[in-house]
Amino acid sequence: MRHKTHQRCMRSTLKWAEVLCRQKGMRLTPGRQRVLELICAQREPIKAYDILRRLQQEGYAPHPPTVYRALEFLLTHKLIHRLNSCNAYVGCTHPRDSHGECYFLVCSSCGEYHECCNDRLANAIRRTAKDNRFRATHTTLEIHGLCRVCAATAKASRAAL
Amino acid sequence: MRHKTHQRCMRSTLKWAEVLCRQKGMRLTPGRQRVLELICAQREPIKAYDILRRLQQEGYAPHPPTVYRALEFLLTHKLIHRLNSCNAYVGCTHPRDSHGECYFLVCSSCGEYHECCNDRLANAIRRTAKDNRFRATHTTLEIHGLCRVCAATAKASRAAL
DNA sequence: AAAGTTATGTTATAGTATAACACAAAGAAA
DNA sequence: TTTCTTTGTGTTATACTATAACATAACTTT
Repeated sequence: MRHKTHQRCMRSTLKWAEVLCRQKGMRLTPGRQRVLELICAQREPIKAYDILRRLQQEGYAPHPPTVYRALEFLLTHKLIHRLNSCNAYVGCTHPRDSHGECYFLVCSSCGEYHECCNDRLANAIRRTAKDNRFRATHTTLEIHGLCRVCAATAKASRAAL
Repeated sequence: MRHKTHQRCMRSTLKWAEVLCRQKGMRLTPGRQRVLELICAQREPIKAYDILRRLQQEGYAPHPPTVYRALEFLLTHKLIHRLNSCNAYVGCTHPRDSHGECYFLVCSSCGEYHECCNDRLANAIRRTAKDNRFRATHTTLEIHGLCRVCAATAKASRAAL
């Protein structure tokens, strides 16, 4: 996917976390902040126990509940999202938005994710719910496949045969 | 959700499993068939270890790998689906179909699921992928909320206050 | 400072899934 | 039929994911 704005988005998420917490009187403790940083430093979804291991390498050696609590906090405030199809966590790339649902593209080759929230998807989901008289509260939508870079690479290497 | 056809759908899935396996020269062994039956007997997604426990109650006492192998077999042949947001498995309600993707509604109150594969969703996903030059291979789409029955109940009990 | 609230530390355990190797059964080939 | 091969199952062990429960610490409010 290689979108160059990733670093910038993610720095911005970290800033936003501070602002948001100050606004709402919540505490962005060092632990929570560090977990958010680790998640935001990656273009790929990161797993809870990988976060744990990294923190241990840094000398800060929390137990699983500590990490899961930080994750829960960050999820609650929509600073991160959980990818159910990966058992992994990603930084939100637009945490300031009023936050309807977030949808994701995940590359099976390079592992990068990309948010793809859009009205067409939101509408299709809303109408599907309506057609079934279903009152939707939360949707998991994760599209797996090859990102544009990996798809191009795959195509090129097939052509070379 | 209470759609009365569930029993019928599911008996039909069991029949189809036999036909399909005969056609393709695969073996619907007693273990696989029993797992499929257990899954199809429920309107709710069922978890792997619940299947395990039921089989143990029946005297047939497999270990986890046996159950997971059966699940894998059934998934491969699209006789069942896995709901990633629930870590649970459901019988496919239209296993004969040529099988694009399957999408689901899951009621957080009564637990019932309902397949909601439709063109609007499929198109929205396809176009989203296209817009991102993403080559989609598989999509997880699971809509959580209240089914029509539970939503009506909730509404009625609010009105009663 | 005392009391109340929120966050973290710690231990233990629940829940989900698979690797690896041995054995058995079914189907194909000799 | 016997042998060979493939496919499926049994078994042990273990990896991975997540949370309950209770103790302690830190921050807030009074």
